[in-house]
Amino acid sequence: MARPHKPILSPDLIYGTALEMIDRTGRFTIPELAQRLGVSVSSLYHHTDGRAGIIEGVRALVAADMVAPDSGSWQQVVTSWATSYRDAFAAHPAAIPLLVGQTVTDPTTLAQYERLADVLHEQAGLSGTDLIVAITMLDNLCLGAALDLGAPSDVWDSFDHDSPFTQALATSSRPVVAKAAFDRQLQLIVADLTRRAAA
Amino acid sequence: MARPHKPILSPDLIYGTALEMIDRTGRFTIPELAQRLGVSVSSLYHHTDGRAGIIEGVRALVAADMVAPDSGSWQQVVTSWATSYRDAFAAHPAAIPLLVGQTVTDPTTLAQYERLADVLHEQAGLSGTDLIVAITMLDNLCLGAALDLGAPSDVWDSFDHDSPFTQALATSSRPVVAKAAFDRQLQLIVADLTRRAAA
DNA sequence: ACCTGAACACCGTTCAAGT
DNA sequence: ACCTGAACACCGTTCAAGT
Repeated sequence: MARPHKPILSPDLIYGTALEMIDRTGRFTIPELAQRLGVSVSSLYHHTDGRAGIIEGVRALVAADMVAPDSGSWQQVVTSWATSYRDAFAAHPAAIPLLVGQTVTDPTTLAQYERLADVLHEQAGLSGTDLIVAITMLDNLCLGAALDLGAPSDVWDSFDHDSPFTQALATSSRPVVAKAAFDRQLQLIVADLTRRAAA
Repeated sequence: MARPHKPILSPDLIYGTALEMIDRTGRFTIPELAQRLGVSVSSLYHHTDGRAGIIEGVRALVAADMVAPDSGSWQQVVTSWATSYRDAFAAHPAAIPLLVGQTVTDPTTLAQYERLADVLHEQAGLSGTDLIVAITMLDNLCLGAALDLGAPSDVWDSFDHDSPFTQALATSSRPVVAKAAFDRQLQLIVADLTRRAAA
C-alpha cells in the first residue's frame, strides 16, 4: 500500500507523539517514533525537517504551555514569565537535554522572549546593556533550573554519608529544594531590577 | 603490527586529545578520535570506559583548572569557587553540551562540590535545607551561565531590527554581557547568603 | 501529495585474533 | 598487556518507485 485517501500523518501528530515518547521513555529516535506511529521511517521526512525540525516542534508544544498575564505590575509579569517558563520545562524533564542542545528557531519561544524584552523596556524602563543583562540573568536562571531538573546529577548522591547535610538531603525532596532555590533566585533578580529601574 | 614495546596509548593522552578535538572542531566521535591518535577504534576501549568514560575524563581535565583559595572570608571563597567554575567551563565552550548531558562521576568535580558544601557549613553556618538550597542556587547559576556560553542561542539574533535593544546588542559583545550577568547574579546570591547566615 | 523499501554514510561497542 | 580487523546493532537521511 502506498498513499492513503486521507493523510495519516501531520506535523502536529508527529510532534505530539514525539513528546509523548520522550516523556515516557526518555529517548528519542526516528525509527522508534515511526514505529509508534505505525509508519515507515522515511514517511516522517515528508512532513518535518528531520530530527532537528521535530525537536523544534516539540519545543513549540512545550512553550505553548507558558502563560503570560497582560495585567499587573511589570514585576508580576516578569515573575510569572520566569515561573511559567520553568513550569513548562518541568512538565517534560526528559525533553530538556534535547531542547538545550539545539539552537532555538521556534517562533512561539522567540515570541515569549520578545514579550519579556518589551515589558522590561516599556514598563521597567530598562534599555541598552542593562536590558540585555536582565534578560540574560532571567534566561540563565530558567535554563539552569531546567537543566538541574532534566538531568538530576549524582552530585547529590555522592556526599559522605556522615556529612552534616546528608540528613537534610534525606528529609527535603529534590523537587522541593529545586523549587525553593528557583523562587528565591527569581525574587533576588526582580528586587535587583526594581532597584535598577528606580535609579 | 600488534602490540608495541612501549604503549602508545594512555587514558590521559586519550582525554587530552579528545578535549583538544572538541575545542577545535566542536564535535566528538570515537572514529575521529582514533584517527587523530593514529590508532584503531577498538584500541581506545582498552584504556577507557567507552565514550561516556572519555567524557568524564574530559570533565576532570576541565575541572582541574578550578582554583580554590584556602584563605579569606567564606564570601570570597564562594565567589572564587563560582567564578573559577564558570571560567573553567568558559575555556572550553564546545565541551559544555557533552558535559551537561551526562551524569557526573568524576571525583575531581565531586570533590569541588564537597569543598563548597564544607565552607558553607563550617564558615557560613548554613545547614539543613538552607545549605542545600544555597548549593542548588550556585549550581544553577554556573550551569546556566555555562550553557548560555556553550550554545549561543539565536534568540539574540531574532529580535526585530528596529527594536530598542538591537543597537545595544550590537555595541556590547555577548561575552561581556554574559560575564556582567553572571557577576551580578553571583553578587546577589552571596549577599543573600550573608543575610541568611547572620539570621 | 503521500507512503514505502532499499540504500548510504555514518555511529558506539564487542570480540576473537595476533604479538 | 596492547593493538588490530571484522562484525554487530544501531543511527539519520535520501531517493527512486509506487498510487
